Amino acid sequence: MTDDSLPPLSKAEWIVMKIVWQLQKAVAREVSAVAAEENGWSSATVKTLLRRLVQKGYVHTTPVGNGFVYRPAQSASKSLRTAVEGLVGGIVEGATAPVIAHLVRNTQLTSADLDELQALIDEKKQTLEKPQVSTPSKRVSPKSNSSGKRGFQS
Amino acid sequence: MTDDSLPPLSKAEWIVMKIVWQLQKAVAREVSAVAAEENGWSSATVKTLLRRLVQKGYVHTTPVGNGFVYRPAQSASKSLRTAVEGLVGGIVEGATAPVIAHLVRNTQLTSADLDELQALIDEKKQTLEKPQVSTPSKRVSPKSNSSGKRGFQS
DNA sequence: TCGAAACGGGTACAAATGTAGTCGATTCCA
DNA sequence: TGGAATCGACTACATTTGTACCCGTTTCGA
Repeated sequence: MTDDSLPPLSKAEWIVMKIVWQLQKAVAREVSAVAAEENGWSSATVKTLLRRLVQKGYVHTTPVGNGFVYRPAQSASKSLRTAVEGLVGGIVEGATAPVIAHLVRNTQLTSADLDELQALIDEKKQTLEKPQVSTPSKRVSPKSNSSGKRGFQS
Repeated sequence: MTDDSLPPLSKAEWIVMKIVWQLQKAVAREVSAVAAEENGWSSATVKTLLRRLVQKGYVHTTPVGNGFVYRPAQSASKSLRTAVEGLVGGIVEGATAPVIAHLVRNTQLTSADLDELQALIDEKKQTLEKPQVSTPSKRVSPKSNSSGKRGFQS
């Protein structure tokens, strides 16, 4: 848990991180090349970002030759999770499900991934079955509810 | 496509939006109260954010009495989806699955949601069993990747 | 009816972020 | 071995974001 509460990534930093995660291990020029191609950034820009990333603890360097080899110091999925959590956190209930669906639909998943998801869903379903069951449970329409955790609204 | 490509939300704006989504409909003072409680923001700050949100098209106002009633002009899930997509897009494969799992685990889902997810997963599994022939799906190479997120489904 | 309180809008300004030039040191190739 | 190419650090500056004051207007209590 050392590398857990890293400072948040800015947008540009996130983009560079994606490249680093992609390459897993690269010298500045390589990262630069990708960034230049995809974003039209000058190598100076990328180097600044890379430096900030190192400062923030997202990227680890190993000296080699004149410069460094850069590699991610935190996994993509962990960072992604944190970032997504930040977005989702405290959001109105019901908004997250469609996003999950969207992600499932548009992500390339292995069958192992799918199996795990399935297991998770089964688990969830069982949890759902025991709470109060009396209501006809018409699916709520997107707007009708708004009580949430914050009740004060007339 | 009217309300689709709205400019991205900054962090503070996102926080205020969450409140607006939560309340669904509120005057400035109400939003302010929540924001003050949760973030310690002055009402002036919230008002600025609210105004920028209106400008960006995320919030719709209706004049009432001295001021306005604010309400979301775009759904939480749509905005969320866009935001999450921005994060995930182009990220190294394999990083998204754990995030999806995490979301499923930590989100309150209705059984309808779970059913839908299940269906999606089944569908996916079938797709996996008969891969389409035209896409060699080379291992990611640093550059030249840009096929995009358009994961086509049947 | 008058003035205090509240409201929203404009304005202001500091901090963070995005973007990049420059420079001395190092490395590599001819 | 000398010079071109790189490298990372430092610096610079425009833009965006975060944060809030002030002010004219509306509302409401006395």
